[in-house]
Amino acid sequence: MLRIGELATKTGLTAHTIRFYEKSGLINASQRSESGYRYYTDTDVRQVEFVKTARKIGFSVDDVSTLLSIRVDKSNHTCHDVTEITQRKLNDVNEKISELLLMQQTLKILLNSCCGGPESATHCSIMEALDASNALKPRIIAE
Amino acid sequence: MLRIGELATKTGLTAHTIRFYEKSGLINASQRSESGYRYYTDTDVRQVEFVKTARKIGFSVDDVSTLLSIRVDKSNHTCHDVTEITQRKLNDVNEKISELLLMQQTLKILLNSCCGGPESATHCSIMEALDASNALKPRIIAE
DNA sequence: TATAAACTTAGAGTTAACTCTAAGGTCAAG
DNA sequence: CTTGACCTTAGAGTTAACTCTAAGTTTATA
Ligand SMILES: [Zn+2]
Ligand SMILES: [Zn+2]
Ligand SMILES: [Zn+2]
Ligand SMILES: [Zn+2]
Repeated sequence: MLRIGELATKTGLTAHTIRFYEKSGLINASQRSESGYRYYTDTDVRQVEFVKTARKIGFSVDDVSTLLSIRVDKSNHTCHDVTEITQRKLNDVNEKISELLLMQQTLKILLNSCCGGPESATHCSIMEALDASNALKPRIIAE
Repeated sequence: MLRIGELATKTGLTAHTIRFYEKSGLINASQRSESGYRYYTDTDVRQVEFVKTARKIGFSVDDVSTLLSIRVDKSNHTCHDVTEITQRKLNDVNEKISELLLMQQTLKILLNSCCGGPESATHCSIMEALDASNALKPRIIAE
C-alpha cells in the first residue's frame, strides 16, 4: 500500500496530478486511513500507469475515462469500441500534423527568402511577404 | 473609412477579435467618431491584414506584436531580428511535429494490432498495450 | 418618430490539463 | 513533546486566444 507521495514517485506524476485525476474520475485510492490518507494497492498502481500511458500517447483525459470504462468491463465492449476512439485520435493527430506541416513549409520559405544579416530590415523579404498577404500559399518549390 | 463591422467583413475576422487585437496592442483605429465609433483607414486595413497573415502562419499574438514594432521602424531593425523570431517559431513547429509524429506512429501501431471487430474487448491488443506500459516505444517496424 | 442594426465599454466565460495556495491535520523520529 | 516531512480539502490561478454578455448609445431607414 502506497501513500500518494510514494505513488507519485513511482509513476513520475505529482501528487497534485494524481488528485486531479481522481477529481476527473480516472482513479481512486482503494483505501483511506482513518485520518483520510489515500492508500493505493498494486491494482491502483496499474490503473494509474494505464492512465499515464494513455495520456502519453495523446489521449485526452476524457478519452482515457472512456478507455477505463472499457477496461473495467471488457466483456461488454468490443474491439470496435476501442478502435473508434483510437482512430478518432489518429485523425486529430493527422489533422494537426497537416496544419503544422503547412506552417513549417511557410516558415522555411520565409527563412530562405531572407538574408538574416545585420542589415536594415527596410528591404526584408519576410516583412514584405507578411505584408503581401499571399505569404500563406506555400508553393511547391525545389527544396 | 470603415467601421469595425465593415473591417471585420473585409478581413474575415470578427469585430470582437479586432477589439481584442486592439486591447492586445496590435492595432488601433486611426479615427474615432465623436460618439466613439472606430474608423479605419486603408493603412489600418493593411495592418490588420498583416496581423491576420502572421497569425495564420502560426506566429503568436506576442510574436506579431514584435513583428509590428519592427514593421513600423524597419530602419532600426535588421533582417537578423526578423529571422530570429521566424526561426524560433520554426523550431517550435518542428518540435510539435516530432511529438505528433510519435503519437501518430504509436496510434497506427495500435490500430494495426487490433481487429476492430464486433467481438469482446477481453482480448483486445490495444487494451493490452495500454496496460503493458511499453506501448510508448514504437519500434521501427515494416510500415 | 420609431425601430433595428450596428456600435460602445467593462468584464466574465471558454478550453484543457494541470498547477499552486492556504490553512490546517498526521505521523515518524529524536 | 517538538520538529519536519507528508498529508488533507476547497478553491483559485495559469495559458492562449479568443468569445461572449450585459447594458447602454448611435445611426440609418421606413
Ligand atoms: Zn536582408
Ligand atoms: Zn530579411
Ligand atoms: Zn479484436
Ligand atoms: Zn482490439
